[in-house]
Amino acid sequence: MNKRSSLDQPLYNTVRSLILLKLRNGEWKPGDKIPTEPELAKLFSVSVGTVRKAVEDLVSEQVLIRRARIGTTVSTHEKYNQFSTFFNFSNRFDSEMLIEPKLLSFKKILANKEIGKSLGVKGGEALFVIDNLRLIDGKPTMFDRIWLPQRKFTQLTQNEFENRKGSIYSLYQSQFMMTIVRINEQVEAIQAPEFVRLELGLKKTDPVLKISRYAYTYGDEVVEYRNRYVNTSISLYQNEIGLRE
Amino acid sequence: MNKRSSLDQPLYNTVRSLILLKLRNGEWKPGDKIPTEPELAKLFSVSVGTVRKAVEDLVSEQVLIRRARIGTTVSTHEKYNQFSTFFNFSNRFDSEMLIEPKLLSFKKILANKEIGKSLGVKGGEALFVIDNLRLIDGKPTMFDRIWLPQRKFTQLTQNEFENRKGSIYSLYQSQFMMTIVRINEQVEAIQAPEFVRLELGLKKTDPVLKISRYAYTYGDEVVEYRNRYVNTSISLYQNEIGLRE
DNA sequence: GAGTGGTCTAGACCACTAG
DNA sequence: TAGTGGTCTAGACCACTCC
Repeated sequence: MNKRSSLDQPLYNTVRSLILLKLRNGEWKPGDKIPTEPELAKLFSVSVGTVRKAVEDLVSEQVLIRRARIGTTVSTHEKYNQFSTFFNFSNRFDSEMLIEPKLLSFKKILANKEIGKSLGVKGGEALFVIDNLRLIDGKPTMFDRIWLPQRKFTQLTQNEFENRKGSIYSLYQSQFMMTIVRINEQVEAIQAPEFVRLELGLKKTDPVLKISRYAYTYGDEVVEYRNRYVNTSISLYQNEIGLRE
Repeated sequence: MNKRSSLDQPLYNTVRSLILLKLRNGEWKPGDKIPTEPELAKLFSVSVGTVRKAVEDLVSEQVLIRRARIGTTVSTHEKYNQFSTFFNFSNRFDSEMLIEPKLLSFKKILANKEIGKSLGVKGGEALFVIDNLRLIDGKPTMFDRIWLPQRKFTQLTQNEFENRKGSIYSLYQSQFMMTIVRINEQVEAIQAPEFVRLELGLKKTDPVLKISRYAYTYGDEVVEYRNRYVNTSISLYQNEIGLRE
């Protein structure tokens, strides 16, 4: 392939899409080593430079991991990898935090109109609702209420959720082939609702951070919706934008 | 330059630093067109490909703007450019917002220990403290208290601040050669302090979002510290992380 | 028509890992 | 020692802008 016709998208975007397709299909699975760059170039009939551009983009999007002299692998949600990017909290002393999860409840419900809209499912469809508490350095700090479409997580059990190894997104990935690749959050300050107050040990007028998060897998498909309530006198939400020199 | 000695940093990082140096020195100013890629290649004695890599990095960091067939220019904080990246608020309907600033007070003070530490200056050094309100769609929504080291903003007057064209960062840039290239924020939920309550029209127990922001220029130098208080029943803080397909 | 950044190719050497 | 991604070069054509 020596040229491209005008009005086409760049060739490396096509290559990028082809790689994403293989990931979506499960042809290359999380943790797998994908073919080397010369192999990919041959496979897609483009030059190595073009493959490299496509892979670079996917690396910067944290879908792939490139390691010199070892190879390129598909990202997983296992501990210690870059998917902790999705957890941007720190304590007030910039020190390490001990985080312990505690499952509060695990139920099946039918979607009402509002939640259905958030998850892109019809009202009346079956959902899981999971209440999950996190203790930071021993103190109950973060309350998560998570909604999942049952259709995408068939056979998920309370036991499986509670006794997962690693993060929640790691569970989605290893058991349901659902890799979370993007999140979108809206942050606001509210007075803690009662069900949160009780768990976090707060008074009626105490403010909490409320984070409404949509989590997406490949193809911009919403997989999870969650409301997170945080006692920010213990743990702060961090954000950084711009140049790092 | 055909090879690089081992243990060196990559050549394109060197080129990137050389470009940043010219920006820091003011040799290329915000809004300027910088030399073309072949010219840069000649200037730094590297190949065009290496220059392109360095420029690509600076573009993704929003320091430079590349436009095909026109040239590469230095970012400015003017309206409508990408530095609105630093303003991640939306209203609750995802519609356009009308934002009007209103200066509340403009004072000179001496740094106490705490603020001094935040700004990297000694206690007792002269600072500006500026209280600035923002009305969104006519409603007072956002209260900013801004600290600036007077040393870096000599001759800044209330009149100049109040009658600036464009954003505050645009003022820093055009009048003081201070380009903000990175911000770091800590977000928490608190009960509005009285001076905020009065301006935002809130009750004593109403929660607000508090955002503590450090703003940096080239060389990782803190230029501004501000505390922002937001009534999130009007305007939400947005954040997005990960893959965009 | 000259010049620009956008895209793409082809091929080189490097440092290091794995076997 | 073979193979990998990391880096770097040289040069090509493209679509479009500006003069």
